Amino acid sequence: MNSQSEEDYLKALYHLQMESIRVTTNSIADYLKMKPSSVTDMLKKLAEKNYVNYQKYKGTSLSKKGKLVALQIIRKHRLWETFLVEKLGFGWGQVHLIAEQLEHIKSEELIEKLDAFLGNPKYDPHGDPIPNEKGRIEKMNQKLLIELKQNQKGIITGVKRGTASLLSYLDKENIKLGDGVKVLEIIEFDGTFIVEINKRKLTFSEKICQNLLLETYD
Amino acid sequence: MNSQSEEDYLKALYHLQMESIRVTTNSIADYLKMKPSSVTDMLKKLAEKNYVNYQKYKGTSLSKKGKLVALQIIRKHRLWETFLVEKLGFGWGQVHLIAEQLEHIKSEELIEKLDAFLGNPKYDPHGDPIPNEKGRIEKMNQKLLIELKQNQKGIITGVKRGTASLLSYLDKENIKLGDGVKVLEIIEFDGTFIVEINKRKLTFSEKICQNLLLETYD
DNA sequence: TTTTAAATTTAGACTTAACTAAAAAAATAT
DNA sequence: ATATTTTTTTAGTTAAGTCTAAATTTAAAA
Repeated sequence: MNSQSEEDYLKALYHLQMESIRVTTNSIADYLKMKPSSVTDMLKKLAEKNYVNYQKYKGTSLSKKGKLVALQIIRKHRLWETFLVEKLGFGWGQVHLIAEQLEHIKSEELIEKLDAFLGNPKYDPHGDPIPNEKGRIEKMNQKLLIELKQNQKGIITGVKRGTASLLSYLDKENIKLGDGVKVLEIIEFDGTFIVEINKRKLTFSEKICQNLLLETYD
Repeated sequence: MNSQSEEDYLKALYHLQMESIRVTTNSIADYLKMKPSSVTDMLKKLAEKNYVNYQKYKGTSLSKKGKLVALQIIRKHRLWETFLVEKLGFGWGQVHLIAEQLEHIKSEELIEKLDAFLGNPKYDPHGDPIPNEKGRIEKMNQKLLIELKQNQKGIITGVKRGTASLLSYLDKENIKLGDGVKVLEIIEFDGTFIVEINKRKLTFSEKICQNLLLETYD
């Protein structure tokens, strides 16, 4: 069983590896708001447990084993975020800190049941993919609505970061994650989109289209 | 902000105070499976924070402030248990350990939204009352179905401890916590109850009636 | 290439919350 | 009332995870 702190480090490593394969001690310290010396200590411990490949002064990378643990925490984080937004009605911006706590709850069964309860979502409210039990991430074809052409279709997966108000607008319009969208027409003059969602015809401003994330199938 | 450990002690104190007002160091140690010396240390710390009235060798009691914190943790515990059983479909016996973790999640808003999502339940799946935000417990009139007479009514609040299979039976019959029950007839010969639930007429064996908890209004 | 600066690690200290062993106080029994 | 047992506290230790300050290694600049 891993401590909360160990899990935080593994998750940080995973996110930082998106940028570059070898992660520096300082970047981890920045990310977690800790001192580099503390990071060194923990990296040694994680190396001992074979979660990371750590070489003095040379940076660190996740091992296969460590990556799996990281992905399982990310899975939990994103499922809980989905729960908070979809079921409890939280706004986008409010959920991160709470999910940061919930992701450390230990129970495989809990997370599988939560997953089922949420309808096995593939993306969280930010449009980030949710890894499966085995840590596999289905890579998606994610686009902004504005990138679509007439007659193309997509499924709403989220909104761009920092646009909580768009989420509440969608909520007010009774539009949910997972709803299908079809572009009926694009008004050249002002970039407005006429779309169909749930058999309703709606008009979206250019600004909305720039912030609405869709999964597409082209 | 209180640590997980502090919260565990306050909760233990609360439960032990049901038995006797002054709680001994050893009883807390037993309850939490810790050594008495560790308990003494923590009691001093909690006394320092004015959560308990602690006097060397004389036992401990919760202060008003400490009791409020304890009740808020119990509120969280019971709301999460309700969630796990009602929404995720966990069996009665499985939820305690998970709720023990979830009760330490820090977010007032989370718990208020969870409460609303669950329909502001008054009792958890074991029939224990859920304190409100201010720590108030509505004392209930709880009875076993077998104690009711013909034509009396009640609301299902839970089942007796150790009867997980009854819960799954109720589940199968599509009977939920909060459903109303009216005793139509009691068969003298074998103690069977004929009851009405959700406009359906059902027959309950004596054994079921001995384990089904109801809130009554007499 | 040598010097300087930045990044990283080491060494030692602190805090929290546990522990063991021994001392002190309270309760019980003779 | 004294001796014995039980309960509780004190004192000192440990482990995890953080920190600061100093030393070391690597990278960058002159």
